[in-house]
Amino acid sequence: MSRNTYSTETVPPTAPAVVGFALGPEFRLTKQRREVYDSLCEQRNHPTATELFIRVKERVPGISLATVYNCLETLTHSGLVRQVNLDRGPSRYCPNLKEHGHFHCESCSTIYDVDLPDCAMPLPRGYVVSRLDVSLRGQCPACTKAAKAARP
Amino acid sequence: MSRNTYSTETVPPTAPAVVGFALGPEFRLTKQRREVYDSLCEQRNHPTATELFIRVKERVPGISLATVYNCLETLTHSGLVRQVNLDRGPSRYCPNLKEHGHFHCESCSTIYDVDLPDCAMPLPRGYVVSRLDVSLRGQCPACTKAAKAARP
DNA sequence: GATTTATTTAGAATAATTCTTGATAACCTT
DNA sequence: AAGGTTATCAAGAATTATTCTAAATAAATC
Repeated sequence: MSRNTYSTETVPPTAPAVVGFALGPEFRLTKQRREVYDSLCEQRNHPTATELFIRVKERVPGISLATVYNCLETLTHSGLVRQVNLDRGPSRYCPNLKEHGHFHCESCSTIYDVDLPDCAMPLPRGYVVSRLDVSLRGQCPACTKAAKAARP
Repeated sequence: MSRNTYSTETVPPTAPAVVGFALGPEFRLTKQRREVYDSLCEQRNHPTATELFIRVKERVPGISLATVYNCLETLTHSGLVRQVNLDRGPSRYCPNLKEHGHFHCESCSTIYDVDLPDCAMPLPRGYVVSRLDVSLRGQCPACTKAAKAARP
């Protein structure tokens, strides 16, 4: 994996050491929230709520899917987690707090975090931007290579 | 409205004069498809399928919502229309074929077409991009101004 | 004009997410 | 540490956007 993408393994660390502080005084750091957050940080492959639910259940057997949704909403609101929406698919979640975009491979469905160019949007005066979402679709290097090999 | 946004009125013309050709040989130019497309071009405010449905029904009273969905899918596949997905909201549709992004005002919910910067994504070698989606959220000039006026 | 094939319609089905309600757990006060 | 307050959780129902299904219709082809 080269310069500008972060693989599942190498995503830069994102979480403040003590999540309790980052959650803010308005939110409580519960076991469920911590486990959802921890599982999300372990996986790093942009799981859906349901995928996370399955994973978290191993540690917190009684947890419900609705709770996973709630936790993710809380984490998103407190800024620890980013919700990633690609087309009409189910929301995916990403603990990488660095500003970045997403590349979605149409062949293998992997989602890669990618750097953004450091140029600004050419917006006319008066627009105040609170969030930027950049997503790309296409073929990742591995799939491009595989496709080439398949048909000479 | 200034340089880099297209208002509801001033969106640059996008449709080939004869939609029939553009639809391609694999698709038939039916009354429903034409009316859906025409209504979409008239509105220009990124309507949802349901919003379009209501509008098209005035001209084609018997049309069904499923048909509007079908038509939009066909139009999207043939490249005449772009499906715009912002967060988890219902899909919206856009006949502006020029490459552009979308600015979504959190106050008035208007969606503006915006220019993209002409710098390239800093992708590592091997990524093949077939589509780019850029969306911004924030406050549009009108709402920013109104907010300022409201509280001194 | 008959035949084939795509499209439309209406309604059922699906999938992701949100809502509701009562139970539980965390926090705060004393 | 007990009691009170408020946030959170769990389970299942409800909602919303969208897709699917099957029969009817319309377009294109022969």
